[in-house]
Amino acid sequence: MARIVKAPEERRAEIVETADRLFRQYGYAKCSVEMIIREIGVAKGTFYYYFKSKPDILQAIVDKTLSQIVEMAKGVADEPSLTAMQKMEALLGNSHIGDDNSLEVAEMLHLPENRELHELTNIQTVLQLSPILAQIVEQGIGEGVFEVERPLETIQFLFTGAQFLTDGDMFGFSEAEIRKRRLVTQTIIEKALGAAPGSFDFMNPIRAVE
Amino acid sequence: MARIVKAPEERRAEIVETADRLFRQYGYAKCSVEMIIREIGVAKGTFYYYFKSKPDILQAIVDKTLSQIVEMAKGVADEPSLTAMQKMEALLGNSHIGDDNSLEVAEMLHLPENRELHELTNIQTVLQLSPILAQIVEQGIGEGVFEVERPLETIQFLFTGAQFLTDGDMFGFSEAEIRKRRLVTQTIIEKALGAAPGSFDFMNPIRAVE
DNA sequence: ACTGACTGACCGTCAGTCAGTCAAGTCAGT
DNA sequence: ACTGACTTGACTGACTGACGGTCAGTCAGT
Repeated sequence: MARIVKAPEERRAEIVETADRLFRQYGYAKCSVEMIIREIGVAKGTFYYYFKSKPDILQAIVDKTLSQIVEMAKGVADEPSLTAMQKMEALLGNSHIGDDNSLEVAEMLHLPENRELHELTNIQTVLQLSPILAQIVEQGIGEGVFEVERPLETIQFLFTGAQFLTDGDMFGFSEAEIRKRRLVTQTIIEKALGAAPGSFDFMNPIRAVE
Repeated sequence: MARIVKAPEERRAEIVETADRLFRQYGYAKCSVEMIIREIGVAKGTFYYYFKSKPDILQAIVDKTLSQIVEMAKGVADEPSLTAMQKMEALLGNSHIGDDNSLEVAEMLHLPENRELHELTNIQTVLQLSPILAQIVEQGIGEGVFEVERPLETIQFLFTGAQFLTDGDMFGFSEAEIRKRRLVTQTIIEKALGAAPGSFDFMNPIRAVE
């Protein structure tokens, strides 16, 4: 095949992006290295020139995705003009439907066939995002809207628990089920953070009657 | 090789037990069907006579392990002489260190190489155990020790969140870390269920000073 | 004679290897 | 400045070993 040489960073990025797309589409296990290189049009060796194994590129994808999310969250957390509650809404609200990938990422990550991607990202998300959220909670304590003793660990617990929302998708639960779960999640968050009931209403845009 | 015929249930159980042991020891992915059958001394075909695929036997192991746990929990939940709090202590307390496998299972399940077993069991545990716990919560509401609106979904959330305790093991967190996490877990459970502070003290046998 | 538990050679696929190719850059000699 | 030998490192693709899975056939018990 015609030999096309590219700048290493460009080639690496090309492989990561293609693998990312195919892993999400077909699932990690069902997507062979062969598929990835055929899609790009490079040889097997090129893949292993840049990545030492298949799990290795999975880790690279997770790192990349996560650093984007973390950066976004840091931007919000460090914004001095916002109150703690406003920051919570910005990060947890369903408002940001428009911004291309933050929602899509969450959705695709939870396709049933993506268990490897799913759990790896979940654990890392909890560990890396929690300190940022905890910082906002500290701010909220100062503002008198929250009351918790151990913000970091509390956030970690809540983050982990919130997975039961998304895990539900994997079993194809009904709309009503999901809505109930979202309401309960809101209630527990409010109780755990010592926030006023209803202060996290932005998580449940249209309150259902029952 | 010498042909040894056994009763189907016996052979099936033999394969499940061996696979269970080897999966826990080496991890699901790193343990080949070849290893399992060599250990037992049967042919490849025997394995596929009883199980239609490798994931299939994984499911069988999860089902077996889970049904043991569920049965135990049901036994406690249906005991008419116990209060709701006593049942909670029986199921969540660290008292049952002696009973051979409930703790060991939990420990081995959380080895890093056992992700497949880990997540499959986690999800199934949450789904199957939650109704039983929820029933106890209902009883507790009647006894005036709990106050929650949606016991089932609340328990599901708490169960999922409690994984952050065990997931911590995978990263080798320190004793102090684990203890902090356990305290926070207790606090959130009490708040979420509307139980009196300290009523779940059995989760943290020796209260640390700080 | 018949059933069904059991065998093991065989297949396709996949992750990973490696000896070698090729393009582009470097630089000494003219 | 130009040329051509030399070096570097991106890239190739045939190959290997191991794996999950199949199936035509064998044998023990009834």
